[in-house]
Amino acid sequence: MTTSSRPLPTKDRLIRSAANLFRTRGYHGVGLNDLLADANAPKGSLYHHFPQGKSDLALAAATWASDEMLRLIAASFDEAATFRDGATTLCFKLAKLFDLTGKWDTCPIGSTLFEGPDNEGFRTHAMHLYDGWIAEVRDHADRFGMSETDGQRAAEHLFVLVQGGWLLARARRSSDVIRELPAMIVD
Amino acid sequence: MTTSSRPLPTKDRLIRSAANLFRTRGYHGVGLNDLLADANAPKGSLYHHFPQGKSDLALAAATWASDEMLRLIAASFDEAATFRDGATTLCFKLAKLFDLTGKWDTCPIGSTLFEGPDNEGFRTHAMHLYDGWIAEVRDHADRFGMSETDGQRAAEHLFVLVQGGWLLARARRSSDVIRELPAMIVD
DNA sequence: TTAGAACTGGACCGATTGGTCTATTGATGT
DNA sequence: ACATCAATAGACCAATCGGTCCAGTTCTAA
Repeated sequence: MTTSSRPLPTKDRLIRSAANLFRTRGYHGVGLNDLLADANAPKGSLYHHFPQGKSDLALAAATWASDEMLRLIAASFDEAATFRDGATTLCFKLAKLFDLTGKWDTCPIGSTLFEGPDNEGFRTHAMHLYDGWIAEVRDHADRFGMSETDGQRAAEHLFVLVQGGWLLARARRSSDVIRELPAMIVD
Repeated sequence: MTTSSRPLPTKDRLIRSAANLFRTRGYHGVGLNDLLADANAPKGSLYHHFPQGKSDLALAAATWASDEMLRLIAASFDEAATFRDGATTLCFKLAKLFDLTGKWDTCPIGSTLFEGPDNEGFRTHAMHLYDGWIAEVRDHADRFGMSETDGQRAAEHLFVLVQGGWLLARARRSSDVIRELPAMIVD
């Protein structure tokens, strides 16, 4: 088991295990057997809760992981005095998360949906989730009085930095890259 | 066959096919059968040229793809008047490449080595290849008279932007994101 | 208490996986 | 012409893949 305190219902345990495993080994890298063993669930339960099987579960796992990210964004910007403060806090929180997850995991959306089957649904779902992140950041930019286009641009910029920085951190096996990301933000 | 004009020797056809297929479906997403059909080669040839099989071929494919990227970087910066010019040219070349490869392919290093087996060799190889890209850009920065630390920072910054921007472009299915990357560079 | 739905458990399936092995072909130097 | 070795061709293999199916068990509402 990856984390999963026991009293969680089976469906949630499946989602969490899927998100965690896909994040480290990618959609095709995780077999149903590994997944079920990790979630401590039998095969019947999987196909009861997710009739379409693995692909169905992957969508749910990606959505769940995305919601976690939205919460992280909100937590970072809610207490911030300026946009830059919020962005900096987010980067530090992500750096800490990076260290926790073994310095090798990747963005759960990308590993789950981008490497998945040639499914058109996967691709559009990924786009919606990412746009959700950007929209969340943009809303906070609005709150700080930025113009609509400036806010959108700042949000996309932060997204690009975080994704690219995370990848470099993974290659270097060090979260320092992520912590230095705020210095790259244009004012 | 993905591209591959015929007269190419079998070994090179295998490498090209592997790089192309891994780039779109990831290491685990490509079976040997698909791969061999794409390269138009029998199984015996694969294990003759790459005794360790799939993993061996993956390393070779990643290296080949990385060399292509190094050439792209060199072509962009060689004729440039300033560092920013070189970076801008690189982004435009990448945007064109993005459109060519069907707006869905990803960084061949990442898809091949990051999603691969839990092999330590894969990870360090990925790091070396990425550092090669950054070193190449840093050398050009030196050429433009930037200090060593400034050059390193600028190179890493460009790497982060390109990787993050490529991901967003993939989600949006549009190369525009990549073309607008140069505006994010700090002076 | 009991009927019925929700859920679990796991045996089982055909297809495909990465990999092995041997027979054969092609090229090259003598 | 022959010997040698690199390369090709593909039959074959155990293991694993994602998925199906149904007999049990547990939960819930009447």
